Amino acid sequence: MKYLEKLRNSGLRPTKQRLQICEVLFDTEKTFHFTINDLANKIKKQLNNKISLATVYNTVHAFEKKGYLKQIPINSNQTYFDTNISDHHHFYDLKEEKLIDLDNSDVGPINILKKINGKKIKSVEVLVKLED
Amino acid sequence: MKYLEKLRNSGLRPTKQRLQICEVLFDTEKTFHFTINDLANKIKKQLNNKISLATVYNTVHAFEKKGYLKQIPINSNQTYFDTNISDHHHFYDLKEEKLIDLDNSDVGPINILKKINGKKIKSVEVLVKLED
DNA sequence: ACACCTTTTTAGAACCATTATAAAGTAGAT
DNA sequence: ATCTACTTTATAATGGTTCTAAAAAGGTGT
Repeated sequence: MKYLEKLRNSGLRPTKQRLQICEVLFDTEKTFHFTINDLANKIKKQLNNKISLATVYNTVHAFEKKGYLKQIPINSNQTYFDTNISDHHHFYDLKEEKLIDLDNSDVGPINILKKINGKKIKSVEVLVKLED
Repeated sequence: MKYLEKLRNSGLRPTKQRLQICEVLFDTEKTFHFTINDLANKIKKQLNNKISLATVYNTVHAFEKKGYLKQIPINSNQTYFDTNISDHHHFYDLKEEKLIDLDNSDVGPINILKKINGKKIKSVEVLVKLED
């Protein structure tokens, strides 16, 4: 089973439901953005199987904690996740309410000059809002 | 009344409640970050007066739409606003769950190389997550 | 000051994403 | 197969935000 490692590392047993979630999340060329609801619907349609929301929430959060998924910092009523865990950024099209990936190489190097006493930088995320 | 302009521009009449919200938001040297609840509590404590949540929400959103307040893009169960509307960024201390301003001058110039067809850049916001 | 009409405030209900719960089901070890 | 701990599930609870409709306040003309 190709997802065993991700599940094990996240402290999750490989159950049928979790493997199906993995299939939808990770068995694809392209990375994508999603909300919990998006994901639950995708599973239902793509695998013709309903997984309870609680399970989806738990699994997604376990993956997020281990870095197999990333939360996208944006103000919305729903939380957006990204299967693209490489260091990158986002456009947010305000009109269409859609996220677009922005590779690190498409943003000049970012140098944070200010230091905070006793703290390390964990991540630097850029959100570029777009209008017409 | 010193807040007339902000209220007028936001399409709001200068009522007692709205002027009190202005007082707490804008009558201070330092800018600050807040949630709607923070603000309602601050008004209650500072002015010894309770303003209904609905009014606070309406007024804050009207100011935000006109650019007198900024939403801070961050994943949280509550929405964070900033009275600092200058072009700037944020640290987010994950442990303390606290936001810290990061001046534009403390971040090297950011150059977005990728262009999106027919869209203009409205804002570029950087969130720097901090850990111990 | 008064009457009239519009806007605003308010308390509470509604909404909805997320989290908690607890009972039934499943996995893995022995 | 049995036992125990972990999982799934439907459903309830939570909590921030939005909606509602009735009461209050503002603005205007007389």
